[in-house]
Amino acid sequence: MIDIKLILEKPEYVKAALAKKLWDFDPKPIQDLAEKRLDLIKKVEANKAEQNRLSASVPQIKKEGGDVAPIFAKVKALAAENKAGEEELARIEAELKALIEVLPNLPDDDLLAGGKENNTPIAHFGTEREFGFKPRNHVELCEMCGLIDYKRAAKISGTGTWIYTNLGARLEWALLNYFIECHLADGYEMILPPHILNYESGYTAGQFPKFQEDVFWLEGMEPRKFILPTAETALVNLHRNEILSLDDLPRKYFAYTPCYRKEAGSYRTEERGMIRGYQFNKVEMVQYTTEEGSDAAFEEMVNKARKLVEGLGLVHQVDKLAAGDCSHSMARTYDIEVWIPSMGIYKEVSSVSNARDYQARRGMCRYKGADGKTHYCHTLNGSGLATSRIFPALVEQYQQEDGSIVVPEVLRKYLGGLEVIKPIK
RNA sequence: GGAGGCGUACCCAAGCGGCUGAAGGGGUCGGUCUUGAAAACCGAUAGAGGGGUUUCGCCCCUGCCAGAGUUCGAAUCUCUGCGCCUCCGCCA
Repeated sequence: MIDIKLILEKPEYVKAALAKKLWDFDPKPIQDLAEKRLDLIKKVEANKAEQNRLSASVPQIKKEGGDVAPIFAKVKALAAENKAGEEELARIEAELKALIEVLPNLPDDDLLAGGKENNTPIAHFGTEREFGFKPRNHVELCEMCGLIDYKRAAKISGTGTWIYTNLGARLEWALLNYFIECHLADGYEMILPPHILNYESGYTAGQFPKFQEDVFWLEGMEPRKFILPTAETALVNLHRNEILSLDDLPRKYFAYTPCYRKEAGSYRTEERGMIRGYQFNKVEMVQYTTEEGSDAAFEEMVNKARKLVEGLGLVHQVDKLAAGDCSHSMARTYDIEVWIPSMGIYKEVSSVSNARDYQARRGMCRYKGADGKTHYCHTLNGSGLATSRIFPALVEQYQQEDGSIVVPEVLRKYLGGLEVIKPIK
């Protein structure tokens, strides 16, 4: 949520910043409502003070044997007036909130305006391998080596799903263990959150009200619940409605969860396999920081995500997203993209973002600063990492001419020392 | 799933219609005493949100889980929701 004070004080700045996110913002309705709100508050509060005074005088008057009937009549009239005023105020505030809560986060000043086409690669790692033979795509490789069973997945579930089988399951689990071990080594606290969350959690994360249709809602639960689309949704709600102390910050968390997404629209043929499905595994990092600490935390998290990919020996790049390509709630996003040889492109395996105080404002997550005042926390999140892209990249980048796959060094200890996964057909 | 109970500050807890922004205890912080510490004693300790303010000191509104209601007046009475606890049923 954008600070309403900022909108009122610097409407032109907010308009320009949101324009970079390709969002056409008109501050006028908000300004008008805010003015109305203030006038009403002054009126209603003066009235209430009067009502309170009169009410409080009742015991004294009774004691003196005076007539309280006129006071009762007067206060009753005032109360009715105040109730109407408060209802009007509630209406205005709800309207105001509705206007503000749908606004995306302001992008950082240094971001380029516009969408995807203006993303800037800022770093590249590794050299794209010359295969010397015709490389296979990951679907073919996974089937050859018996890592993934798409057919039976369709039988027991439907399209957009897959089954990790045998060494595939173990490779997947090895990746997750490798990530977890690295995060623990970096002092992040491990969390296993519930996968079923309430509306407030989606609201705080910034997914609701705008993107309610993008998640899976559970039937038969009241109040309604949805299944998390990313562990971020759970993690950025851990300290909702809390006031943390300065020594609590920064807080560094990570969680492994499957992520459940509707991903509206049909799959392109190039995205067959496990590039995009209804469910994928991800380890997610989240940090809560002070206002001053969030830039450093962002750098740290980008680096961590990068290191994980580097540790696997995969060719990848870092992309600084243009304002319009950053997600709704984020002020800044860097993507780590890994090379997928069969597609000839780089695919996102991690998205590291700084929400600044956008989510904290929605969830009233604050801390007591050195100045003794309460400030909103900054929240940051980043995948560390999503396996559904890493897995294809890994099998494709490490494939041999005969269809076997070399296991990256760092994963071998989780696979009983296995060095090469051989085709079974 | 069924029955009952509870939700007051950092923690425990009193209050059950006006004198309660809220007793008491613990904790924490500061002080006295002490070579130092403990003990004892003294003092401080309701956060938060929203308004106002030529005196920046304060003042007003909201606020006892949340929301609605009854009342001139609600922590206190009523309803709804949420959460927690106990018992029964079911179950990994």
